[in-house]
Amino acid sequence: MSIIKELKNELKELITNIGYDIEELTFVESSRKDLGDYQINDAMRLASVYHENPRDIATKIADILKKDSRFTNVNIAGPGFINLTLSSYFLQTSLNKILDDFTTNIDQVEPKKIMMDYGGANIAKTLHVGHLRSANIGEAIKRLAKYLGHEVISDVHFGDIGRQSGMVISEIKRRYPTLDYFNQDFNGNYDEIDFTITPDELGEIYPTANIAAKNDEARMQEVTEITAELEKGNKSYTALWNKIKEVSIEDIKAVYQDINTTFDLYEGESTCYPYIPKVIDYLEKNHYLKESEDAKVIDIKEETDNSPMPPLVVIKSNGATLYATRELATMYSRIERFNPDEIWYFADSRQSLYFEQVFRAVKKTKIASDHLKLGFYGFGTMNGTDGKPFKTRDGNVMSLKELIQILTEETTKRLNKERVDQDKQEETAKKIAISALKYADLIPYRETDYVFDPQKFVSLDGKTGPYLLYSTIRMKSLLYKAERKDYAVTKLMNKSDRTVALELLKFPQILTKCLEEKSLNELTDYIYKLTSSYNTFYNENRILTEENNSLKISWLALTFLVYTTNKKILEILGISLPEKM
RNA sequence: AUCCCCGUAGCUCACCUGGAUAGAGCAAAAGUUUCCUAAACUUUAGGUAGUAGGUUCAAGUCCUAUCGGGGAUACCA
Repeated sequence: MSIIKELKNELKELITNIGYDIEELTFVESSRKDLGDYQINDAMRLASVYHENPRDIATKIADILKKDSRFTNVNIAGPGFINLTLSSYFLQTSLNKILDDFTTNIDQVEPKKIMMDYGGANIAKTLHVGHLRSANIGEAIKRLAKYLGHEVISDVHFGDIGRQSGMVISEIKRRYPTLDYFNQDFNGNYDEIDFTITPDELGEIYPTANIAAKNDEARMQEVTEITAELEKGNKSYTALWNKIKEVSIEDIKAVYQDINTTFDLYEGESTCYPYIPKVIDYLEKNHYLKESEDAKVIDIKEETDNSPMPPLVVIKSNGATLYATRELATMYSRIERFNPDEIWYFADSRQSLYFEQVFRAVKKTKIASDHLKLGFYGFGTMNGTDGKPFKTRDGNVMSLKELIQILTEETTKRLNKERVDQDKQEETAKKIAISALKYADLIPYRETDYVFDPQKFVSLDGKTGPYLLYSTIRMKSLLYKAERKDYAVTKLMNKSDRTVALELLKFPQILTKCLEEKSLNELTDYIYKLTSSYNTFYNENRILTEENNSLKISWLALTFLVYTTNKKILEILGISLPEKM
């Protein structure tokens, strides 16, 4: 258990022992740094419960704390805030404990088996900036959950079926009408047809087809027909679609890899197809499906609803399945194959009603047992500086590849060409660019809509990924130059070095909070604070030439701890650390 | 029309379960390099938290109303 959590528990017990029953102690960083490191805010609340003067209660608590050698300067302020300062001895002992075993600065969770669904890439569509949030947040939460002790299975859940397949095939038919896929008389093996397409062309095909179909009813009709044929298992279309999938998946995977996002499963919506008849049969037999307006639906209204809750359409009036059908079947298959304790979905907030419907439906129909915990974690929309969804000049959403390219050009310009080996320069510039991209994306709270301004990245100064990489690399370089490993905290100046020490102890609470919230904003904020507190300290002191040995090994220890913590955080955030920059 | 989210410094965002004097970065102004990587550091300036009520010892945070912006609302995904 982490040092602060342990301390909090002990304080709670101390307060209970003097007769105040307390549910959860408020032991937090003091908002008045002039009065103490931490504050206890419970005297005011206890006062109303026990009908006593809050200052009297605060005095009683403070009197005990004053006898505790772990604290100095225990004081009461305002209506009954108790401020306390950690003693130098306690602070040093705590840091040495972490030096000895880094896991003493982590609070493990009760392990659960969790399936995570994030990414949201669609086959044959270019990965664009709108996909960043799902990938970045999902990936980081996955890494965090694993780090704190959960077992996690992640699935990209490709959008690999549906209208876009019809769109793309119809467009290919126009561009390459002589292909055997479209030859009625062809009787060879469809899988052996010689046809390849570049990811770039593929990326441009869907938007073209989309516009064409929107403006032409006959074309849209064709798209619908092809989609239906494909779903029924039409051999030529299936073979062509598989080919497209292959090209597209390879391309998508490469971009995901660039932003350090990987999945345990690269399944798609179509993976659940074998389960669809089973699920529909199950729903029919147990009378969960209702005919409504020619479609078959699951009614999911509840008495307590104060707003309209539309039923979930499972089978369309034309007999076809749709997204929701595949969602139910996917859930069914996931439960059958992996039996998770929880399933977490990460997608745009606009899908929240839809997921509410799906969750209700699977619970009502017992596809999911009552024990299975389902979570939808929505995130805000990424907008351009005009407040509308991010676009490039020609009206298309900017692709991730393009964005990474632009950023890499900027970081290349600023690269220290003398320090970084020639053969590492390209790779390093790209890593720095991606750190800027990922870090900036993870700063806002998950649910906040945010404005994505490419101009913001051009400077690469201040609270950015490159700042963190630069600072962390500098720490590493310093440790290397020190040429010793006998780190131990035996003496601090109690100036900027103390601020760094206090920051280090906050790490475990931040991790716990981020996992609960499924948002990384506090972690991005924390690594910045920790790093900038270290940089202040670094600028005030000359560590390597410090003559007092106790001070020197203490400062090196501090450097090592910040470096280790930063490395861990960057790893969680999915940001890779270059050797030099 | 109903429901959900947002409104905080010029811009982009924070503020933990209600807690003391609302914080960062960018942009603006000034300064720091014979010395461990200056993508750094220090300092200044910038605020009636959309508006109006209410609850509370205490409200940016909770409740109500209202204005403004965005989103969702059965056969798209």
